[in-house]
Amino acid sequence: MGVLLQAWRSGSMRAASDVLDVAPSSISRQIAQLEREIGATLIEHGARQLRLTEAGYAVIEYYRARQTGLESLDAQLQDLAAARTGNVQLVLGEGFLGPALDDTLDDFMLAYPGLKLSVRVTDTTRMIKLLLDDAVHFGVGFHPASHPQVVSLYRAPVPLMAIIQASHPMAKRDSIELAELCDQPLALMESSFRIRQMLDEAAADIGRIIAPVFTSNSIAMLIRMARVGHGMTVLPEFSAKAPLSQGEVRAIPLLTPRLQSVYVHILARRNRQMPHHIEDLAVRLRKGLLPSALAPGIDDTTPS
Amino acid sequence: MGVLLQAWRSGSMRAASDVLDVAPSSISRQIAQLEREIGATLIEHGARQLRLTEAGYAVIEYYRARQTGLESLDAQLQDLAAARTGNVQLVLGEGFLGPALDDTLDDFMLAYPGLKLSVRVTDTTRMIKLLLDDAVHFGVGFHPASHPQVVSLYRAPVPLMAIIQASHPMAKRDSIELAELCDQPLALMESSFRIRQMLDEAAADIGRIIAPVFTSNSIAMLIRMARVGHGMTVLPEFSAKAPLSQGEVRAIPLLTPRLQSVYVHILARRNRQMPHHIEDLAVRLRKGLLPSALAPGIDDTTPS
DNA sequence: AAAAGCGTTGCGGTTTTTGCAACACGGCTG
DNA sequence: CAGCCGTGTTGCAAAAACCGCAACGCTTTT
Repeated sequence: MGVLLQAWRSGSMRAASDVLDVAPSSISRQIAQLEREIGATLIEHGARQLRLTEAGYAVIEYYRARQTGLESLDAQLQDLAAARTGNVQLVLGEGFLGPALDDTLDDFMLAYPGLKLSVRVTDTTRMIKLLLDDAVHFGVGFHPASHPQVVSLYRAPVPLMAIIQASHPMAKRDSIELAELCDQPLALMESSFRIRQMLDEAAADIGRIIAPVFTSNSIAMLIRMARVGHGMTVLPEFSAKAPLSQGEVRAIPLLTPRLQSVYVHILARRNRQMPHHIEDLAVRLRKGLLPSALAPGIDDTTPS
Repeated sequence: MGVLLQAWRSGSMRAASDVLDVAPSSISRQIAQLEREIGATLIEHGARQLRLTEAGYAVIEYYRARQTGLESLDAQLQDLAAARTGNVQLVLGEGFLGPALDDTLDDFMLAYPGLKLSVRVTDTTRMIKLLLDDAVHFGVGFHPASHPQVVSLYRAPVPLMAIIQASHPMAKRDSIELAELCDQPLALMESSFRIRQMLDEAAADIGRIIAPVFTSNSIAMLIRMARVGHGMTVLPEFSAKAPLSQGEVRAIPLLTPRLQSVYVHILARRNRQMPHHIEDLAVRLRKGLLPSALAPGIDDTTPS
């Protein structure tokens, strides 16, 4: 088709052969084959200057539209390669919402303008499902339930803390035992949250059960309960950063070793290779959210 | 690109190979080459079900648009083949305007709906130029000035008549000599018209000159002059059909042999092959306008 | 009447494409 | 954890498509 257009522009096949730097016979053949495929004559034979039939005009019109479409595709691909467009989908636990995340995402979106970012907040169970369905590029969550197809890109220890009202009798303590915790009124998340699951397991270890007086899937709600003294809650320190800095609540380490070696992971589907910009976002999140992260590496999350 | 789309639809390269009936290796190679040409990975390697990258989606989106465009082209070409669309351009001398032409064109346009028809009315000189420039498919005119590149598809003898007011003293005559004509007041067309040229030549043959009292490029105007008696004019009989049938004027044969053997031609550029529907129009015009036409054949118009 | 330009066609050599088979890798099942 | 099934990939040889060269027929031009 390109040769047809060039032949028409040049006025003759031979002139086109000069421009395209191919033999005239090749041009003649290509046009002849095109005519055979289409089943209609494209050029008016026997005219001193090459003339196109109506069908010929229709063909080159189609071809030119095709070319502009291709140029548009090229531009789109170039944008894609430069990550000036595209989609990044990530999912995280609510505990990670806060200034650190905001700053990281702000910087990222500034570095990659035109890139569409989608952030979803759910509990750990749903996070695994989203990762398995490839509905999301990666997720940030607590020590997730193991799954053979989900791997951890990075991990950082984030000890769980008891979050207590500042005026609470135990607020000045240096540490709290899990057993003591079970005796206190608690405000905890639902059991689809991995933190809650770990608390339940640890309590079962010492023959106790967790019976919170308040349950919610909103971390902000839990912190509020702790702040006004309706019950203590359990969270990583950074999840309650704002009220902590205002002195309204205090964070007391939980002595139980099992709850001290809790890790936060950046999770992805196994063997899924990311575009550069998405990997870059993972690195930024590690630096911003997990400053104490271990050296990057694929740590399988199938211990338990 | 087609294989990429099919692979995506089928979910795997092998399934696509089944559908397309080619070896899986071919599909793998084609996609790999496409990736090499584009410079970006199109499919996410290492996923149980074949997944496309953003670039991959962009490519198949382009391809599908390309396909719909091609379908539209095919439909257009099919219309063209059936002559349901297209252009027909013809040129004719003004003498041919009339009911016969109208009926012919009406039938033709009814037979080929959607076909665009362009009719141009000029004198013989311009008609030749239009034919040479390929600006028109064919023309209908009087015995044209010869040109090596213009040939006659059909021809029909149309004796020239003197058109005279019914009340004129000579109106009852059976014939008129050219010499008599020169003595009468005449209303004739400009000398760019072939009829006028032939009259001038015939007059020169007998040592006379034509000196019309009225000159115009409008045949209707000439007839009107004859009807009201300002002068007689010279035309083929059918050019004055309407006023003749109303009895306002009469047509008297001109005895001069040279003017009795005048032919009307359907003219086209030499070696120009027409689409079927255009040739059909030529045939229809022959039947409608030249009922006494000679058998079709390429008569060269280079006698003199 | 000759010369120049055009498109077309036969033929060889080269490049590209294809299918078959074997291979390497990941995912599922017992 | 091993084994099996399915996947995509790679060598290699055969087939097809393509290209350039040269010659031919045809039309237009001088």
